[in-house]
Amino acid sequence: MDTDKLLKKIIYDASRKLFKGVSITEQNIILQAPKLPEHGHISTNIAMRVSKAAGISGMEAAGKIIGAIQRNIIKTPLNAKISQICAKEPGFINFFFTNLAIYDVLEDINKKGDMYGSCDMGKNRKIQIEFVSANPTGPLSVAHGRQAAVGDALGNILDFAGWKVTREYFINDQGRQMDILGESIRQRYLEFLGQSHEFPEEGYKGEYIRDIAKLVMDKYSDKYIKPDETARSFFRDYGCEFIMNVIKSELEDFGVIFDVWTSQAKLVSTSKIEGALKILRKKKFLYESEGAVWFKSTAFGDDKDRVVIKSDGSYTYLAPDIAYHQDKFQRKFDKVINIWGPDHHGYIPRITAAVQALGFAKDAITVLIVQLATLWRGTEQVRMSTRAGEFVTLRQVMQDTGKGAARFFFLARKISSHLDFDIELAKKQSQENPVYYVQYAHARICNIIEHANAEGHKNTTNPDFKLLIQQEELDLIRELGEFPSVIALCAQSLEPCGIVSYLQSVANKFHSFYDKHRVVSDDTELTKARLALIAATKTVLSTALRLLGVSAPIKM
RNA sequence: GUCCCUGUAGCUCAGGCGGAUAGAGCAUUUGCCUUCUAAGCAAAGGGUCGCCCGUUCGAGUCGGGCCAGGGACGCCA
Repeated sequence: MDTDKLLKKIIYDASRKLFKGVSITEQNIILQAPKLPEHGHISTNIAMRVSKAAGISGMEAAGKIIGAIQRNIIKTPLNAKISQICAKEPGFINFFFTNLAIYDVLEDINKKGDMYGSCDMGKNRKIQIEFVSANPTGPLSVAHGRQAAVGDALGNILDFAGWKVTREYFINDQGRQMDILGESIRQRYLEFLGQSHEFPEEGYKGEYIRDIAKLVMDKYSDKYIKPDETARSFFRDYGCEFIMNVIKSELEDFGVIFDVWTSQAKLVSTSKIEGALKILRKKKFLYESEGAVWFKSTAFGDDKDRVVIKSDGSYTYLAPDIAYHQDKFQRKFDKVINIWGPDHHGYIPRITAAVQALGFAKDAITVLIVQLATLWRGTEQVRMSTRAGEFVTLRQVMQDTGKGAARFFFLARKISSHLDFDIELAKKQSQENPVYYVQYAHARICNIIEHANAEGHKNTTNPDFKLLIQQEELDLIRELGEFPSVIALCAQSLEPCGIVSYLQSVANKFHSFYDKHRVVSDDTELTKARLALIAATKTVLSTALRLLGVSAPIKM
C-alpha cells in the first residue's frame, strides 16, 4: 500500500537525520502489523535497532524518532490518516490509523476489479515453467497431480505479478523407459494372441498396458506378431502416443493447459545435442575417461563429474537435457523454472552446472522440488508403485474429490513439505473440508447480492465507506488490503500456499462480519456501503481462487 | 557415509528480513437459526515450538552440535 511506503520513507528520513553516525538502510526499517490492538495498526522496531549504536535506551530513541516523525508528517497526506503515534517498551513505535486510511483499500479494489492485487514485479520479462514432464509410461499419479497444481498456480501467480509466462512439458519419448513400455505392450499383445510369452521383469504391469495391447489387436490383428525391430518400434511409438494422449486429457481435465510440448526425440533429430556438447567441449568442460565422455560439473559445485556419452557411444539422460536447457535460453527466456519430484533432487547440481557451463547466469534457472503427496483414505495409507501398476491416478482423485478440492489440497502446503492428502476428507461435503469454507463465503456473498437486488437495492454508485465503522467491517477491510502483499510474497518465494491460508483468513473475517451484521436493511446508505464491502470481498475471493485454479461457486 | 526435506496443540499444518501474551482448521465441550445460505458464528480447554549450546536488548525464527522420521546419492530416465 502507498501509505506503508510513504510512512517507511518518513521513518527512514527521521531516523537518518537523528542518528547520523549509525548506518540505517531502508531495508532495516520493518513495518509490521502487531497482534494486539493496543499496539496500533502498524509498528516499527527501528528505535531498538539504532539505540545501542547511539548509546541510549530503546524508549529514548523511540521518543526522539516520534518527535521527528510528527514534525515531518504534517505536510503529507499521512497526517489525516494517522491518529496517534506512541512508544512502548522496549522501544516499539506504534502507529494508529484513522479509518480514512482503511477505506482506501475499498476504493482501490473498486478501481482495479479483478486486477486488484496484481503488480509489475516481473516487468514483462519472459519466464518459463517446465513441469510435470512425466515419462509417458502410464497415467499421471497423485505426485504428478501435485506438481501440476503447483506449476499451474505458480504460472497464474507469476502472470499476475507481471511476468510473461510460458508453461511447458518436456516429453521423454526416448530411451530405456520407452523400450520397456513398448516391450510390455508387445508381450500383452502376444498374450492375447495365445502365444507363450515372457513378461519382462521390469515391465509395466498396470492394467492399462493390457488395454493398449487389446486396442492394437483389435485394429491390426496379428500384424505385429513377429519379434522384429518393426514390431518393437511400432509398440514403442504406439504406446508413447497413446499414453501421451491420456496424459494430455488428464491435464486438460485438471485445468492445466500447456503452451509448449517439447519432444526429446525431436530434439535429438535436430542435432541440438551435438551442438550443445560442442560448446561444452570448446569451453573445455568435457573430457574422456574410461571410454566415456564426462561433463566437468565439479567446476560448478557438483560433487562429481557426470557421464554424458557412455562407453557404448550412446547418450546418458544428461546429454539431451543439456541441449534442452540450451534450447530454453535460446528461446530468450529471462528466467527458467523447473519443477521436479524429490527423486530428482540429486540432479539439480549437474543441470545448474550445465546451464552455467553453457554461459548462462546461475540464477537464471531455479529448480523447485515438490515433495511427495502421501495418499490416505481416512487413517489408512494408500501404497503405490508405478511398475507394479498399483497406484491411484490423478484422474481417480479428481473423480473422487472434484477438480477444485484436489487442487486446493495440493496447494495447501509448502511445496517443500510432505503432503498428506486424505481422499475421504477432500471428498466430504462437510465443515471438515476447508475448500468449502472458502467457497461458501463466496457463494454467501453472491446470495446476498441477489437478495439485495430482489429487495430493490439497485443503485450502488458512490457508496459512503465512512459508514463502515464496526470492528468486523474494519477487520475485513484490513484483510482485503493485505492481498497485494500476499501476491508479491508468493511470487517472490515461488510458493503458492500463502494464497490458500490467506483465502481462509478472508473467509473467516467475512463469516464473522456476516454473522454479526446484516448487509441488507432499511438503511439504504448503510446497505449500499456494505454491499460495496462484500462486493470487494467477492472480488478478492474469486481472484485468489482463480489463481489457484479453484472454482468460485455462486450457489452451494 | 554424503546431500536434501521435515520435527510447533490430540490430528493436519501456518508462522515475510529475529519483536511485544506462539496461531488456524479439524477433533472435544458449551452457547447461537421467526429476518440476506448453520457447509456459518461465538466461547472454553489443549504447548518443554525434537534436545543442548551459542549469537543479542529480544530466538519457534539465525549459527553450531546432537536425536528422530522421510527421500536422493547409476556409463537408469
